[in-house]
Formats: sequence, C-alpha cells, structure tokens
Amino acid sequence: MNLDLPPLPRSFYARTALDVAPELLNKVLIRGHQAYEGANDPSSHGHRGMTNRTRTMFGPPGHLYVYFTYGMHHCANVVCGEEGVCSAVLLRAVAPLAGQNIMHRARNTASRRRSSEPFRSVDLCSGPARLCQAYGLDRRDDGADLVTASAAANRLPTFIVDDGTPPPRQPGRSTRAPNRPWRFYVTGDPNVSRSRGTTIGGGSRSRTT
DNA sequence: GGGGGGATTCGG
DNA sequence: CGAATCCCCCCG
Repeated sequence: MNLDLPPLPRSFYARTALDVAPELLNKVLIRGHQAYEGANDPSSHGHRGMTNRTRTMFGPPGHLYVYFTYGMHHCANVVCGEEGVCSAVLLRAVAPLAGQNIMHRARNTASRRRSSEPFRSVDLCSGPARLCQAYGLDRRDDGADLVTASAAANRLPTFIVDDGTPPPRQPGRSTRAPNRPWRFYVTGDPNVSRSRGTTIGGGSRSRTT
C-alpha cells in the first residue's frame, strides 16, 4: 500500500455535503458517512444556528468537526461547503486496512472478546463512535485541517487520500430522517454500520499510523 | 441555574 | 431493551 498519497485538496470538500458524501466512499481513511444539510435539516446539530459546539461546522471546508455525545462517545464529521454555511458529512464507518493492532488496543476489544469467537476486524470501525475510538479521535481533534494535515499539539495528523479506487457507481443509500436518503455506503461491505440488523450507512477504507 | 435529551454502544 | 454518563442548549 502506497502511503505517500497527498491529502485530498480543499476543492474536494468545498461542495455540498450531498455531493461530497458519496465520493468519500472508497477513499482511504474513511468509509461510510451521512450527509447533513445544516440549517435546513432538523436532525443536524446546526439547524438552530451556530453555537459554541458547532462552530467548526460553519467554518471553511476540509476540517474535522468532532463532538461528544451520550457522555462517552465521539463522532467525527467532514466539514463541506463554503465558510459560513453549516454543512458536514458524518463518518459512519471505515474498513480497517492497517493499524488493526492499534485499533484493537484503542477500543479495548480484547476485554470484550468472547472466548468462543475470533477477532472480527469488522467490529473495529463499523460505527461513527467506534471509528473515533479506534482512531483515537476526540474533541481535541475538532477543527483539525484535513487538507494541510496540521494537528493540534500532541495530536496525530488526520487526512483523507485517494488511492485510485473509485467510489461505487451506485452507492447504497438509506435514510435517517424521512425523505432524506443521505446515508451512502458501499453495498455488501461487511464494515457498514448496522443497527438492529438494518443497514444504516458506512463503508470505505482506512489506515492509522 | 435547572432539566431534558443526545448523529451510540454494549450487555443482559 | 436499558444503562452508561457528560455536556450542550434552551428556557425561565
């Protein structure tokens, strides 16, 4: 695997979340996402306008928006669109390509391992909070620039690259809210995050360093 | 200053 | 299916 691929350029992110989301499929580092359209979407954090927490989502494209929820979980989004507009893609799943040992450790999967079952790499990043845990992403990474890959102090750089694998011609789609089929995933990929047996999003590849 | 609820996950 | 477990945000 070639690791010297450049981060995706700012222009990749400088479009609507709905344009960016399906094209994130099969990019390396991320896989699986969901688009939110800010002010027009009542299920977005941004629908009531900018707050201290959601400031990043209103900022320039190509940055991470990371928030904390349920008292224990983090979720990461890719900020899209133009500065001043709330637009982001929630990263719902990733297919581990490398760094599985780091991911296992970060998620402490060994302690939860059922003795009768082998490790399943599918459990590492098959959910928005799981992938953050596997990658060690938390609120200190909020605002990180995915284009320059500049990180805050004591933080690892985070970015997304294209290894030449095109996004699926016909991505799977599902909805979270009615009339908003804004979840895109790679059909048939076992890493796609699921809930109660229903496909709800996810799918692409990743590595951690 | 108080209270309701959350872009989830895991175990029972 | 409910608990875990902070923090954000709205309201008074």
